[in-house]
Amino acid sequence: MTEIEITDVTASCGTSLVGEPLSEGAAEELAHTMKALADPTRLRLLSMVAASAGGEACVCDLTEPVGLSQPTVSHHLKVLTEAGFLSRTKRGTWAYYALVPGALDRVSRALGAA
Amino acid sequence: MTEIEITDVTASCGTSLVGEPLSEGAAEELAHTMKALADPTRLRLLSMVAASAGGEACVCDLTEPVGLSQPTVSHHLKVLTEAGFLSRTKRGTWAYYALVPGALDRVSRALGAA
DNA sequence: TCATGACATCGACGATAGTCGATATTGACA
DNA sequence: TGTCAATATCGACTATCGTCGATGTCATGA
Repeated sequence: MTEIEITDVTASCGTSLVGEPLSEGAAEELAHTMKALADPTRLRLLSMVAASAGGEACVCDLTEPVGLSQPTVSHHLKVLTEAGFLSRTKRGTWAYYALVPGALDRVSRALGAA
Repeated sequence: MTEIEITDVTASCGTSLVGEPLSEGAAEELAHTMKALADPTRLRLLSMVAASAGGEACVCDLTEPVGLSQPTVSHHLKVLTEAGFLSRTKRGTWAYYALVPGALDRVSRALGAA
């Protein structure tokens, strides 16, 4: 296991791009968070989870629509989870992913939105 | 010159992550925009430009603070400019970069912020 | 207990991105 | 015209990322 560092999106709470110059550390954290969103597949997965009935979806529901292999989808969901955008709940054999409330809003605010 | 494609941030206006599932094209565009922000150096450059007197800064002002070579800084500024976050104005030998008003806000809204 | 199905992890590969030094370009000025 | 300074572009190298097939893990159910 290689150092799971959950640079949670909550870490970038309070920092704002347009206020004063970002410190090296704050920039690193925010960039790490943004990197999780800087992939078309992950953006689609995120929106598909958000649009799912009950606000959650399992891997098997997402694999076919995005047209990628199961390991790849599982990898992307892990990235989104470690970045603090998704939560994972295991019920039986299935793993259900759901949006973490407020996670995207925190990024919005970090970008300097009013 | 290799295909300058200015996937301007204005392109992702109107699309929202949390509404309905993102189309493949919309996800690609938004990811391209986010990718420009998913680098610590570029985030620092963006915030430094925003915090500069007069709202603009030249390359020579930014090179030393970020601790990277001039070509590298120039490269990052180009990425930010092509993504629609910065504007470039050349006066004499100097190139002044400034924030494009509303560019960051559009990304905020695309993320689903109210 | 064994087989099956859902998901995670591993190892590898090609593609892309960040960085640099060297060089080209352009404007200012003597 | 020639030199100098600020910036952009080029080519190369390294690191990281997205993707896959193969395999491991674990819960279900016959």
